[in-house]
Amino acid sequence: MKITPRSQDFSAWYQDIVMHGDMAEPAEIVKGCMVIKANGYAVWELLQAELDRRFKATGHKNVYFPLLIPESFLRREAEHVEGFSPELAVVTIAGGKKLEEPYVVRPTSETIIGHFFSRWIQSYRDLPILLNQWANVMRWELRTRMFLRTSEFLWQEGHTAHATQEEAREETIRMLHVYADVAEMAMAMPVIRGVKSRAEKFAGADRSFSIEAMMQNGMALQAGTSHELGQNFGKAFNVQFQSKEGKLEYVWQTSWGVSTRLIGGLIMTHSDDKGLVLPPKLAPTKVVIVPIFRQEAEKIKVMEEANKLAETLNAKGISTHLDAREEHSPGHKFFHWEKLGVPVTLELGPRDVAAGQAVLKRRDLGTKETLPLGTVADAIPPMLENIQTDLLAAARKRMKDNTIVANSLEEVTKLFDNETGEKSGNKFVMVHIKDDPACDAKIKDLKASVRCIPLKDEYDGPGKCIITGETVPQRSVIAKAY
RNA sequence: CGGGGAGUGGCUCAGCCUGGUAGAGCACCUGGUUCGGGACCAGGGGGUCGGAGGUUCAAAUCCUCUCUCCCCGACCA
Repeated sequence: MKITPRSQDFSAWYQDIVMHGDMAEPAEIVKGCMVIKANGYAVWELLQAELDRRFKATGHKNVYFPLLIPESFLRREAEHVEGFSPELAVVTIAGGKKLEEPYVVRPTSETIIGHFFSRWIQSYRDLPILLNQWANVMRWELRTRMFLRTSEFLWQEGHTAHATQEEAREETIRMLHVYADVAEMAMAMPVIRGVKSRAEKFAGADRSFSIEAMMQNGMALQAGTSHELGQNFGKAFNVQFQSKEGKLEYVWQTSWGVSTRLIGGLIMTHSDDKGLVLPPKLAPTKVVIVPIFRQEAEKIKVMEEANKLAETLNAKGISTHLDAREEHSPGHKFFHWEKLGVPVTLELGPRDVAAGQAVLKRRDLGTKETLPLGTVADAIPPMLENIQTDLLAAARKRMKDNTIVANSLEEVTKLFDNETGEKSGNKFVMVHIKDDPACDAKIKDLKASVRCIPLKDEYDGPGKCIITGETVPQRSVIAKAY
């Protein structure tokens, strides 16, 4: 199966990489929902492990809440229900009978968790509560896209309750940084950390933060969000506690989540026209050994060395697969593993065994290196390290090269002109713009959006809003987004 | 919901304009030769052509209706 070149049609390229081919590829889609296949799910599991480790390290506990939420719960928070009702899937019949009160399939769990928080929290001594849930959620979107927006998706949602606003704010930012760390260190996907504009924030939050990544076509991907919920859900669900001073107060809450969308981001950040490219830290198989032989005598020698290598590498904790299939030629195997994004391929043939060497090939650069057999096991870990850091560096460079500054609406309009659309270079555009839904709307007219106001201003500080002319403290990122 | 496109073997698609016994490549099964970048030869299995109705001696092909999926927008993570 040939993969459409990125330069020709980015959507088709992405889809080819995600869904076509054999059983081992990431996923396919049916009725807006996804079947995540073995290779894709293995990546998700590694990603989960990276995240989960950090959640535990920051004191969070994993829990599980019900899939079905009484519809009335959603209505308790006005802004929340308004934000989510268009995309709810509702259960009205169960056990063959029409239900007194319908259930919604959770689009997110703030409400049901709010309900339980109110039962669990009485005293300041019960706080903070730091929970995380790994679950599936459902949002009936009008248009779905593999991994990026499916009706059902897998995610992780953190929910915390605190005694003070300050503490809740710290938590929100802490988790944003955890996401950024996973994105950059594990996924090798650089992100911009920032505050969402009021127009773009989560329905029911006081403030939302996000990490924004840039895909290879220059479009933005919101890769994770962390919300400062204030006392909105506390009030809606009557989550009160008695403070040290004996006063009854509402809790301050946060929620934060990342989803299988990250896998879409991973694919669109690194992959090339030959297929998937996985950063070593998220590659289920880090090394594939492709043995080459003709006669039985060669086979015995080659396989002996190949097995030894595989054992040594696996013993070192480097997940290595020896592709011993005899029904396929070596060439076929090279293409196969290249398509699946395995970081390092190790070729081992009679010539190599005779010379006491092996050929290592990097998936990202395509470079080959011949090494003495005895040094291979030691050479691979640094090679994987290099691939990881090179991927991040390349992605960083791409983001930098495609981020520009603009100072007027005319300039911005030109930049997001349809003519130059998805296929030929979208950019992150840094502009001064007031955090006002009316200003956001002007950008929306250009089929772009305000992605975030970066936490770190790497530009020129205050300036005049390109819409209203009022002075705003710093530039925001605007871009076309998935 | 608006605009485009497509439904034919497991996958990708040709055939339709101009009606006449359903095809190719890949995948699969058997045997043999191969194997340093997608091997080859020979044989074989598998499809009521999305559905319904109509025209016709005859429909994958023409007509009407209908369903579904994909892409581009609006909504959104």
